[in-house]
Amino acid sequence: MINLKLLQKDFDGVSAKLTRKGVSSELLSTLKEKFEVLKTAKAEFERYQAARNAMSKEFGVYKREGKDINELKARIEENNLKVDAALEVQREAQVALETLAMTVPNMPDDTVPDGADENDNIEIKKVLMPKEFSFTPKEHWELAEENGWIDFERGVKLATSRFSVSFGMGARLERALINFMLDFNRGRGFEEVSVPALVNRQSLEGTGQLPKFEEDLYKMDGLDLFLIPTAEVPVTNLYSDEILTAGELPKKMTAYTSCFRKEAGAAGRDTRGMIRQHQFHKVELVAMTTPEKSEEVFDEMVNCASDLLTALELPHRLVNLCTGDLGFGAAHTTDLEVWLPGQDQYREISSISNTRDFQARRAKIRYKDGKKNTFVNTLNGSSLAVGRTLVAIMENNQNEDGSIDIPEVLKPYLGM
RNA sequence: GGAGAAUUGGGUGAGCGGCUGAAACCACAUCCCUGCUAAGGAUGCGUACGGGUAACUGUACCGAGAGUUCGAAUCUCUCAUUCUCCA
Repeated sequence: MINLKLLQKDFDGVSAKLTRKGVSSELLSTLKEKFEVLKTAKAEFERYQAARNAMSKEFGVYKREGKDINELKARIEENNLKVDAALEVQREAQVALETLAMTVPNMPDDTVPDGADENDNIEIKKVLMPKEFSFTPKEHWELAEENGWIDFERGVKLATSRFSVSFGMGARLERALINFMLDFNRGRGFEEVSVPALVNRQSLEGTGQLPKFEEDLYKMDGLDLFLIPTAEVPVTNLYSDEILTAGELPKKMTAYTSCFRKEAGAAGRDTRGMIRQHQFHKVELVAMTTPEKSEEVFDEMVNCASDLLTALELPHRLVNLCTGDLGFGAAHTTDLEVWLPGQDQYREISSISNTRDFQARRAKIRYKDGKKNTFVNTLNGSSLAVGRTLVAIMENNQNEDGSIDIPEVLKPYLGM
Protein backbone atom coordinates (compact mmCIF):
# COMPACT_ATOMS: atom_id res chain seq x y z
CA MET A 1 0.00 0.00 0.00
CA ILE A 2 1.34 3.39 -0.81
CA ASN A 3 1.81 5.88 1.97
CA LEU A 4 -1.29 8.07 1.86
CA LYS A 5 0.20 10.65 4.18
CA LEU A 6 3.11 11.03 1.85
CA LEU A 7 0.72 11.37 -1.06
CA GLN A 8 -1.05 14.11 0.82
CA LYS A 9 2.15 15.89 1.80
CA ASP A 10 4.05 15.55 -1.45
CA PHE A 11 1.50 14.91 -4.14
CA ASP A 12 3.73 15.99 -7.01
CA GLY A 13 6.61 13.82 -5.86
CA VAL A 14 4.52 10.68 -5.44
CA SER A 15 2.62 11.38 -8.62
CA ALA A 16 5.84 11.76 -10.60
CA LYS A 17 7.07 8.38 -9.37
CA LEU A 18 3.82 6.55 -9.95
CA THR A 19 3.32 8.06 -13.38
CA ARG A 20 6.37 6.03 -14.35
CA LYS A 21 4.42 2.93 -13.40
CA GLY A 22 1.48 4.02 -15.52
CA VAL A 23 -0.69 5.30 -12.71
CA SER A 24 -2.62 8.34 -13.85
CA SER A 25 -2.40 11.45 -11.76
CA GLU A 26 -6.20 11.71 -11.97
CA LEU A 27 -6.44 8.48 -10.03
CA LEU A 28 -3.97 9.80 -7.52
CA SER A 29 -5.78 13.04 -7.00
CA THR A 30 -8.99 11.07 -6.52
CA LEU A 31 -7.14 9.02 -3.96
CA LYS A 32 -5.87 12.11 -2.22
CA GLU A 33 -9.34 13.57 -2.22
CA LYS A 34 -10.84 10.40 -0.78
CA PHE A 35 -8.21 10.40 1.92
CA GLU A 36 -9.16 13.92 2.88
CA VAL A 37 -12.88 13.07 2.79
CA LEU A 38 -12.20 10.23 5.18
CA LYS A 39 -10.28 12.45 7.54
CA THR A 40 -13.09 14.97 7.61
CA ALA A 41 -15.67 12.26 8.13
CA LYS A 42 -13.65 10.79 10.96
CA ALA A 43 -13.28 14.13 12.70
CA GLU A 44 -17.02 14.67 12.41
CA PHE A 45 -17.81 11.27 13.85
CA GLU A 46 -15.36 11.72 16.68
CA ARG A 47 -16.92 15.02 17.68
CA TYR A 48 -20.36 13.45 18.08
CA GLN A 49 -18.90 10.41 19.74
CA ALA A 50 -17.02 12.56 22.24
CA ALA A 51 -20.29 14.34 23.05
CA ARG A 52 -21.99 10.99 23.58
CA ASN A 53 -19.26 9.73 25.86
CA ALA A 54 -19.39 12.89 27.93
CA MET A 55 -23.18 12.79 28.25
CA SER A 56 -23.20 9.11 29.13
CA LYS A 57 -20.77 9.81 31.92
CA GLU A 58 -23.02 12.56 33.11
CA PHE A 59 -25.93 10.14 32.97
CA GLY A 60 -24.23 7.92 35.50
CA VAL A 61 -23.71 10.87 37.81
CA TYR A 62 -27.38 11.92 37.47
CA LYS A 63 -28.52 8.43 38.33
CA ARG A 64 -26.30 8.25 41.38
CA GLU A 65 -27.49 11.60 42.59
CA GLY A 66 -31.08 10.77 41.83
CA LYS A 67 -31.58 13.69 39.44
CA ASP A 68 -34.15 13.72 36.69
CA ILE A 69 -32.63 12.23 33.54
CA ASN A 70 -35.37 12.86 31.01
CA GLU A 71 -33.95 16.03 29.55
CA LEU A 72 -30.44 14.59 29.35
CA LYS A 73 -31.74 11.42 27.77
CA ALA A 74 -33.49 13.40 25.07
CA ARG A 75 -30.29 15.25 24.28
CA ILE A 76 -28.34 11.99 24.12
CA GLU A 77 -30.85 10.44 21.79
CA GLU A 78 -30.76 13.40 19.48
CA ASN A 79 -26.98 13.26 19.42
CA ASN A 80 -27.04 9.51 18.82
CA LEU A 81 -28.80 10.01 15.52
CA LYS A 82 -25.90 12.18 14.44
CA VAL A 83 -23.39 9.62 15.67
CA ASP A 84 -25.01 6.90 13.58
CA ALA A 85 -25.20 9.06 10.49
CA ALA A 86 -21.61 10.22 10.86
CA LEU A 87 -20.42 6.65 11.38
CA GLU A 88 -22.11 5.56 8.19
CA VAL A 89 -20.47 8.37 6.24
CA GLN A 90 -17.12 7.48 7.71
CA ARG A 91 -17.50 3.82 6.81
CA GLU A 92 -18.37 4.58 3.26
CA ALA A 93 -15.40 6.90 2.97
CA GLN A 94 -13.17 4.20 4.43
CA VAL A 95 -14.30 1.55 1.98
CA ALA A 96 -14.06 3.92 -0.96
CA LEU A 97 -10.51 4.85 -0.01
CA GLU A 98 -9.31 1.31 0.63
CA THR A 99 -10.83 -0.13 -2.51
CA LEU A 100 -8.88 2.37 -4.52
CA ALA A 101 -5.68 2.43 -2.50
CA MET A 102 -5.23 -1.35 -2.66
CA THR A 103 -4.99 -1.23 -6.46
CA VAL A 104 -2.17 1.29 -6.58
CA PRO A 105 1.26 -0.25 -7.19
CA ASN A 106 4.44 0.56 -5.33
CA MET A 107 6.55 3.56 -6.27
CA PRO A 108 9.60 2.56 -8.28
CA ASP A 109 13.00 3.66 -6.99
CA ASP A 110 14.82 6.33 -8.95
CA THR A 111 17.34 3.70 -10.02
CA VAL A 112 14.69 1.84 -12.02
CA PRO A 113 15.11 2.56 -15.72
CA ASP A 114 12.12 3.72 -17.75
CA GLY A 115 10.82 1.19 -20.21
CA ALA A 116 7.82 -0.58 -21.64
CA ASP A 117 8.69 -4.26 -21.27
CA GLU A 118 11.49 -6.76 -20.76
CA ASN A 119 13.34 -5.45 -23.81
CA ASP A 120 14.06 -2.25 -21.91
CA ASN A 121 15.63 -3.96 -18.91
CA ILE A 122 19.24 -2.98 -18.32
CA GLU A 123 21.91 -5.66 -18.12
CA ILE A 124 24.04 -5.24 -15.00
CA LYS A 125 26.60 -7.96 -15.61
CA LYS A 126 27.23 -11.39 -17.03
CA VAL A 127 28.53 -14.25 -14.91
CA LEU A 128 30.26 -17.20 -16.62
CA MET A 129 30.35 -17.13 -20.42
CA PRO A 130 28.21 -19.53 -22.44
CA LYS A 131 30.31 -22.35 -23.82
CA GLU A 132 30.67 -23.08 -27.49
CA PHE A 133 29.03 -26.22 -28.78
CA SER A 134 30.56 -28.22 -31.59
CA PHE A 135 27.04 -29.29 -32.53
CA THR A 136 23.66 -27.63 -32.55
CA PRO A 137 22.42 -27.73 -28.97
CA LYS A 138 18.93 -29.11 -28.51
CA GLU A 139 16.09 -27.59 -26.58
CA HIS A 140 15.28 -29.04 -23.20
CA TRP A 141 12.04 -30.76 -24.10
CA GLU A 142 13.81 -32.81 -26.69
CA LEU A 143 16.54 -33.76 -24.24
CA ALA A 144 14.02 -34.40 -21.47
CA GLU A 145 12.11 -36.84 -23.61
CA GLU A 146 15.21 -38.51 -25.04
CA ASN A 147 16.49 -39.16 -21.54
CA GLY A 148 13.11 -40.12 -20.18
CA TRP A 149 13.32 -37.42 -17.52
CA ILE A 150 10.10 -35.56 -18.18
CA ASP A 151 6.78 -36.75 -19.56
CA PHE A 152 4.68 -33.89 -20.79
CA GLU A 153 1.78 -35.94 -22.17
CA ARG A 154 1.12 -37.80 -18.95
CA GLY A 155 1.06 -34.55 -17.03
CA VAL A 156 -1.69 -33.35 -19.34
CA LYS A 157 -3.55 -36.61 -18.90
CA LEU A 158 -3.46 -36.31 -15.12
CA ALA A 159 -4.43 -32.68 -14.96
CA THR A 160 -4.49 -30.41 -17.97
CA SER A 161 -2.08 -28.64 -20.26
CA ARG A 162 1.03 -27.11 -18.70
CA PHE A 163 1.40 -29.89 -16.17
CA SER A 164 4.19 -32.44 -16.46
CA VAL A 165 5.64 -35.47 -14.72
CA SER A 166 9.27 -36.12 -13.91
CA PHE A 167 10.67 -39.62 -13.97
CA GLY A 168 13.83 -41.27 -12.73
CA MET A 169 16.88 -39.05 -12.90
CA GLY A 170 14.69 -36.10 -13.79
CA ALA A 171 12.73 -36.47 -10.58
CA ARG A 172 15.85 -37.19 -8.58
CA LEU A 173 17.55 -34.13 -9.98
CA GLU A 174 14.63 -31.95 -8.96
CA ARG A 175 14.88 -33.25 -5.44
CA ALA A 176 18.64 -32.85 -5.42
CA LEU A 177 18.31 -29.28 -6.62
CA ILE A 178 15.79 -28.42 -3.92
CA ASN A 179 18.00 -29.85 -1.20
CA PHE A 180 21.11 -28.25 -2.61
CA MET A 181 19.44 -24.85 -2.82
CA LEU A 182 18.02 -25.00 0.70
CA ASP A 183 21.37 -26.05 2.14
CA PHE A 184 23.16 -23.36 0.19
CA ASN A 185 20.73 -20.69 1.40
CA ARG A 186 21.00 -21.90 4.95
CA GLY A 187 24.75 -21.48 4.64
CA ARG A 188 24.10 -17.84 3.77
CA GLY A 189 22.11 -17.30 6.95
CA PHE A 190 18.57 -17.96 5.73
CA GLU A 191 16.49 -19.99 8.15
CA GLU A 192 14.56 -22.80 6.56
CA VAL A 193 10.79 -22.74 6.99
CA SER A 194 8.06 -25.02 5.70
CA VAL A 195 4.73 -23.31 5.07
CA PRO A 196 1.17 -24.03 3.88
CA ALA A 197 0.49 -24.18 0.15
CA LEU A 198 -2.97 -22.72 0.71
CA VAL A 199 -3.45 -19.23 2.05
CA ASN A 200 -6.39 -16.99 2.77
CA ARG A 201 -7.38 -13.75 1.10
CA GLN A 202 -5.85 -11.57 3.75
CA SER A 203 -2.41 -13.05 3.19
CA LEU A 204 -2.64 -12.45 -0.54
CA GLU A 205 -3.71 -8.88 0.04
CA GLY A 206 -0.76 -8.45 2.36
CA THR A 207 1.77 -9.28 -0.31
CA GLY A 208 -0.17 -7.58 -3.11
CA GLN A 209 -1.45 -10.47 -5.27
CA LEU A 210 -4.98 -9.44 -4.32
CA PRO A 211 -7.24 -7.66 -5.01
CA LYS A 212 -5.81 -6.96 -8.46
CA PHE A 213 -4.62 -10.31 -9.75
CA GLU A 214 -7.25 -12.81 -8.65
CA GLU A 215 -7.52 -14.27 -12.14
CA ASP A 216 -3.93 -15.50 -11.89
CA LEU A 217 -4.69 -17.59 -8.82
CA TYR A 218 -6.25 -20.98 -8.24
CA LYS A 219 -9.06 -20.62 -5.75
CA MET A 220 -10.55 -23.46 -3.74
CA ASP A 221 -14.16 -24.06 -4.65
CA GLY A 222 -16.46 -22.61 -2.04
CA LEU A 223 -13.63 -21.55 0.27
CA ASP A 224 -11.76 -18.32 0.60
CA LEU A 225 -8.48 -20.16 0.15
CA PHE A 226 -6.03 -19.99 -2.71
CA LEU A 227 -3.09 -22.08 -3.86
CA ILE A 228 0.05 -20.03 -3.40
CA PRO A 229 1.62 -18.58 -6.55
CA THR A 230 4.92 -18.27 -4.66
CA ALA A 231 6.26 -19.00 -1.17
CA GLU A 232 6.69 -15.26 -0.83
CA VAL A 233 3.02 -15.09 0.21
CA PRO A 234 3.02 -17.41 3.24
CA VAL A 235 6.57 -16.61 4.32
CA THR A 236 6.18 -12.83 4.20
CA ASN A 237 2.85 -13.06 5.98
CA LEU A 238 4.32 -15.15 8.80
CA TYR A 239 4.78 -11.95 10.73
CA SER A 240 1.76 -10.02 9.52
CA ASP A 241 0.02 -8.01 12.18
CA GLU A 242 3.01 -8.40 14.48
CA ILE A 243 5.49 -6.06 16.02
CA LEU A 244 9.01 -7.44 15.91
CA THR A 245 11.88 -6.21 18.01
CA ALA A 246 14.76 -4.43 16.31
CA GLY A 247 17.02 -7.20 17.57
CA GLU A 248 15.16 -9.82 15.55
CA LEU A 249 16.01 -8.05 12.32
CA PRO A 250 17.07 -8.80 9.75
CA LYS A 251 14.93 -11.90 9.51
CA LYS A 252 16.16 -14.04 6.65
CA MET A 253 14.19 -17.10 5.61
CA THR A 254 14.19 -19.66 2.86
CA ALA A 255 11.39 -22.02 1.92
CA TYR A 256 10.73 -24.66 -0.68
CA THR A 257 7.17 -24.92 -1.99
CA SER A 258 5.26 -25.87 -5.04
CA CYS A 259 3.83 -22.80 -6.74
CA PHE A 260 0.58 -22.61 -8.66
CA ARG A 261 -0.28 -20.10 -11.33
CA LYS A 262 -3.08 -19.97 -13.82
CA GLU A 263 -0.84 -18.11 -16.23
CA ALA A 264 -3.82 -16.14 -17.44
CA GLY A 265 -2.78 -14.07 -20.39
CA ALA A 266 0.19 -16.30 -21.16
CA ALA A 267 -1.61 -18.29 -23.85
CA GLY A 268 0.75 -19.18 -26.65
CA ARG A 269 3.88 -18.31 -24.69
CA ASP A 270 6.30 -21.11 -23.84
CA THR A 271 3.66 -23.71 -24.49
CA ARG A 272 6.29 -26.33 -25.09
CA GLY A 273 8.45 -27.64 -22.32
CA MET A 274 8.57 -26.71 -18.70
CA ILE A 275 9.44 -23.04 -18.79
CA ARG A 276 5.90 -21.99 -17.96
CA GLN A 277 3.92 -24.55 -16.00
CA HIS A 278 0.83 -24.21 -13.85
CA GLN A 279 2.61 -25.99 -11.03
CA PHE A 280 6.32 -25.68 -10.42
CA HIS A 281 8.84 -26.05 -7.64
CA LYS A 282 10.64 -23.06 -6.28
CA VAL A 283 12.99 -22.30 -3.43
CA GLU A 284 12.36 -18.82 -2.18
CA LEU A 285 14.25 -16.27 -0.12
CA VAL A 286 12.35 -13.79 2.02
CA ALA A 287 13.81 -11.13 4.27
CA MET A 288 12.52 -8.50 6.65
CA THR A 289 14.85 -5.70 7.60
CA THR A 290 15.05 -2.17 8.83
CA PRO A 291 14.81 0.37 6.01
CA GLU A 292 18.49 1.23 6.52
CA LYS A 293 19.62 -2.34 5.99
CA SER A 294 17.35 -3.40 3.17
CA GLU A 295 19.69 -2.69 0.26
CA GLU A 296 22.47 -4.56 2.00
CA VAL A 297 20.20 -7.57 2.41
CA PHE A 298 19.00 -7.17 -1.15
CA ASP A 299 22.59 -7.51 -2.38
CA GLU A 300 23.03 -10.58 -0.20
CA MET A 301 20.00 -12.15 -1.81
CA VAL A 302 21.11 -11.35 -5.34
CA ASN A 303 24.56 -12.72 -4.59
CA CYS A 304 23.09 -15.80 -3.01
CA ALA A 305 21.04 -16.64 -6.10
CA SER A 306 23.83 -15.75 -8.49
CA ASP A 307 26.39 -17.81 -6.54
CA LEU A 308 23.97 -20.70 -6.60
CA LEU A 309 23.93 -20.56 -10.39
CA THR A 310 27.69 -20.22 -10.45
CA ALA A 311 28.01 -23.28 -8.20
CA LEU A 312 25.87 -25.13 -10.71
CA GLU A 313 28.20 -23.83 -13.46
CA LEU A 314 25.35 -22.11 -15.24
CA PRO A 315 26.12 -18.96 -17.25
CA HIS A 316 23.77 -16.17 -16.37
CA ARG A 317 23.33 -12.44 -16.30
CA LEU A 318 21.81 -9.90 -13.95
CA VAL A 319 19.35 -7.35 -15.25
CA ASN A 320 17.74 -4.35 -13.63
CA LEU A 321 14.04 -4.43 -14.45
CA CYS A 322 12.57 -1.36 -16.12
CA THR A 323 9.37 0.31 -14.94
CA GLY A 324 7.23 -1.61 -17.44
CA ASP A 325 8.49 -5.00 -16.28
CA LEU A 326 8.49 -4.24 -12.58
CA GLY A 327 5.98 -6.13 -10.45
CA PHE A 328 3.09 -4.57 -8.56
CA GLY A 329 4.74 -4.47 -5.16
CA ALA A 330 8.38 -3.97 -6.07
CA ALA A 331 10.35 -0.76 -5.63
CA HIS A 332 13.09 -2.32 -7.71
CA THR A 333 13.90 -5.76 -8.98
CA THR A 334 16.96 -7.58 -10.24
CA ASP A 335 16.29 -10.58 -12.40
CA LEU A 336 18.74 -13.39 -12.92
CA GLU A 337 18.55 -14.82 -16.41
CA VAL A 338 20.19 -18.12 -17.19
CA TRP A 339 21.67 -18.91 -20.55
CA LEU A 340 19.73 -21.51 -22.52
CA PRO A 341 21.85 -22.63 -25.49
CA GLY A 342 18.98 -24.61 -26.98
CA GLN A 343 16.83 -21.50 -27.08
CA ASP A 344 19.89 -19.34 -27.77
CA GLN A 345 18.80 -16.76 -25.22
CA TYR A 346 18.82 -15.77 -21.58
CA ARG A 347 15.66 -16.65 -19.65
CA GLU A 348 14.49 -15.55 -16.23
CA ILE A 349 15.32 -18.00 -13.48
CA SER A 350 15.14 -15.74 -10.45
CA SER A 351 13.59 -12.44 -9.60
CA ILE A 352 14.69 -10.54 -6.52
CA SER A 353 12.72 -7.57 -5.29
CA ASN A 354 12.85 -5.00 -2.57
CA THR A 355 9.28 -3.93 -1.82
CA ARG A 356 10.51 -1.53 0.89
CA ASP A 357 7.52 -0.91 3.20
CA PHE A 358 4.83 -1.55 0.58
CA GLN A 359 3.95 -5.06 1.73
CA ALA A 360 4.70 -4.31 5.37
CA ARG A 361 2.15 -1.51 5.26
CA ARG A 362 -0.48 -3.85 3.84
CA ALA A 363 0.35 -6.80 6.07
CA LYS A 364 1.12 -4.60 9.09
CA ILE A 365 4.58 -5.95 9.80
CA ARG A 366 6.37 -3.56 12.09
CA TYR A 367 9.31 -3.46 14.43
CA LYS A 368 9.88 -1.52 17.59
CA ASP A 369 12.72 0.88 17.19
CA GLY A 370 13.26 2.30 20.64
CA LYS A 371 9.95 3.97 21.36
CA LYS A 372 8.20 4.05 18.03
CA ASN A 373 6.99 1.39 15.66
CA THR A 374 8.18 1.37 12.09
CA PHE A 375 7.17 -0.72 9.10
CA VAL A 376 9.86 -3.21 8.17
CA ASN A 377 11.16 -3.53 4.64
CA THR A 378 10.31 -6.83 3.00
CA LEU A 379 12.31 -8.49 0.25
CA ASN A 380 11.77 -11.64 -1.70
CA GLY A 381 13.55 -13.56 -4.38
CA SER A 382 13.73 -16.96 -5.97
CA SER A 383 16.76 -19.09 -5.42
CA LEU A 384 15.86 -20.66 -7.67
CA ALA A 385 12.98 -21.80 -9.83
CA VAL A 386 13.69 -25.53 -9.79
CA GLY A 387 12.13 -26.50 -13.12
CA ARG A 388 13.94 -23.80 -15.00
CA THR A 389 17.19 -24.75 -13.30
CA LEU A 390 16.69 -28.29 -14.52
CA VAL A 391 16.03 -26.92 -17.99
CA ALA A 392 19.24 -24.91 -17.81
CA ILE A 393 21.26 -27.92 -16.66
CA MET A 394 19.88 -30.01 -19.50
CA GLU A 395 20.60 -27.45 -22.18
CA ASN A 396 24.01 -26.32 -20.92
CA ASN A 397 25.35 -29.75 -19.98
CA GLN A 398 24.18 -31.68 -23.02
CA ASN A 399 26.53 -33.78 -25.09
CA GLU A 400 26.27 -34.51 -28.78
CA ASP A 401 24.80 -37.97 -28.09
CA GLY A 402 22.02 -36.39 -26.02
CA SER A 403 23.42 -37.40 -22.65
CA ILE A 404 23.60 -34.82 -19.90
CA ASP A 405 26.44 -34.18 -17.46
CA ILE A 406 25.45 -33.82 -13.82
CA PRO A 407 26.88 -30.72 -12.08
CA GLU A 408 29.57 -31.67 -9.56
CA VAL A 409 27.82 -29.97 -6.64
CA LEU A 410 24.72 -32.11 -7.11
CA LYS A 411 26.52 -35.45 -7.17
CA PRO A 412 26.59 -35.85 -3.37
CA TYR A 413 22.85 -35.34 -3.40
CA LEU A 414 22.42 -38.12 -5.93
CA GLY A 415 24.69 -40.59 -4.18
CA MET A 416 27.26 -40.23 -6.96
C1' G B 1 -21.04 -35.75 14.21
C1' G B 2 -22.76 -34.29 19.70
C1' A B 3 -21.83 -31.57 24.69
C1' G B 4 -19.20 -28.00 27.32
C1' A B 5 -15.21 -24.28 28.18
C1' A B 6 -12.02 -20.64 26.50
C1' U B 7 -10.28 -16.30 23.26
C1' U B 8 -7.91 -9.54 27.18
C1' G B 9 -1.71 -5.52 25.98
C1' G B 10 5.34 -8.35 24.02
C1' G B 11 4.16 -12.85 27.68
C1' U B 12 1.25 -14.94 32.05
C1' G B 13 -3.36 -13.35 33.79
C1' A B 14 -7.40 -10.29 36.74
C1' G B 15 -11.75 -7.80 35.51
C1' C B 16 -18.08 -9.85 34.23
C1' G B 17 -22.65 -2.83 32.77
C1' G B 18 -20.35 3.59 34.22
C1' C B 19 -14.80 4.65 39.08
C1' U B 20 -11.22 -0.01 33.26
C1' G B 21 -7.28 1.37 27.89
C1' A B 22 -7.72 -2.18 31.27
C1' A B 23 -5.06 -4.81 38.15
C1' A B 24 -0.93 -7.84 39.25
C1' C B 25 3.33 -10.39 37.73
C1' C B 26 7.07 -11.20 33.94
C1' A B 27 9.70 -9.16 29.94
C1' C B 28 11.60 -4.51 28.14
C1' A B 29 13.70 0.77 28.65
C1' U B 30 15.94 4.69 31.58
C1' C B 31 17.91 6.08 36.21
C1' C B 32 19.81 5.03 41.32
C1' C B 33 22.43 1.76 44.47
C1' U B 34 25.94 -2.02 44.53
C1' G B 35 30.93 -4.25 42.79
C1' C B 36 31.39 -9.07 40.33
C1' U B 37 29.60 -14.04 36.86
C1' A B 38 24.15 -11.58 40.36
C1' A B 39 20.74 -8.90 43.52
C1' G B 40 17.82 -4.57 45.21
C1' G B 41 15.14 0.21 44.47
C1' A B 42 12.63 4.23 41.36
C1' U B 43 10.19 5.58 37.03
C1' G B 44 8.34 4.54 32.32
C1' C B 45 6.12 1.09 29.06
C1' G B 46 -0.36 -1.31 24.08
C1' U B 47 -1.81 -0.06 18.86
C1' A B 48 -3.96 3.05 15.08
C1' C B 49 -5.84 7.61 13.38
C1' G B 50 -6.72 12.96 14.35
C1' G B 51 -5.75 18.06 16.93
C1' G B 52 -1.57 20.88 19.29
C1' U B 53 5.43 23.93 18.56
C1' A B 54 4.99 21.25 23.05
C1' A B 55 3.14 19.66 27.76
C1' C B 56 -1.02 17.43 26.36
C1' U B 57 -5.55 15.93 24.17
C1' G B 58 -9.96 13.48 21.12
C1' U B 59 -11.65 8.83 18.90
C1' A B 60 -11.41 3.63 18.08
C1' C B 61 -9.65 -1.19 19.47
C1' C B 62 -10.18 -6.55 25.23
C1' G B 63 -10.86 -13.18 18.60
C1' A B 64 -14.40 -11.13 14.18
C1' G B 65 -19.25 -9.19 13.03
C1' A B 66 -24.10 -7.74 14.53
C1' G B 67 -27.54 -6.50 18.59
C1' U B 68 -29.51 -4.76 23.66
C1' U B 69 -28.45 -0.08 26.55
C1' C B 70 -28.06 6.80 27.77
C1' G B 71 -23.42 3.83 28.33
C1' A B 72 -20.48 -2.87 26.86
C1' A B 73 -14.02 -6.04 27.65
C1' U B 74 -18.37 -7.05 30.84
C1' C B 75 -25.31 -8.93 28.58
C1' U B 76 -27.52 -11.44 23.76
C1' C B 77 -26.86 -13.59 18.83
C1' U B 78 -23.85 -15.29 14.58
C1' C B 79 -19.08 -16.77 12.93
C1' A B 80 -13.84 -18.25 13.54
C1' U B 81 -10.10 -20.53 16.33
C1' U B 82 -8.34 -23.45 20.53
C1' C B 83 -9.07 -26.95 24.49
C1' U B 84 -11.81 -30.85 27.22
C1' C B 85 -15.44 -34.70 27.24
C1' C B 86 -18.82 -38.07 24.43
C1' A B 87 -19.98 -40.99 19.89
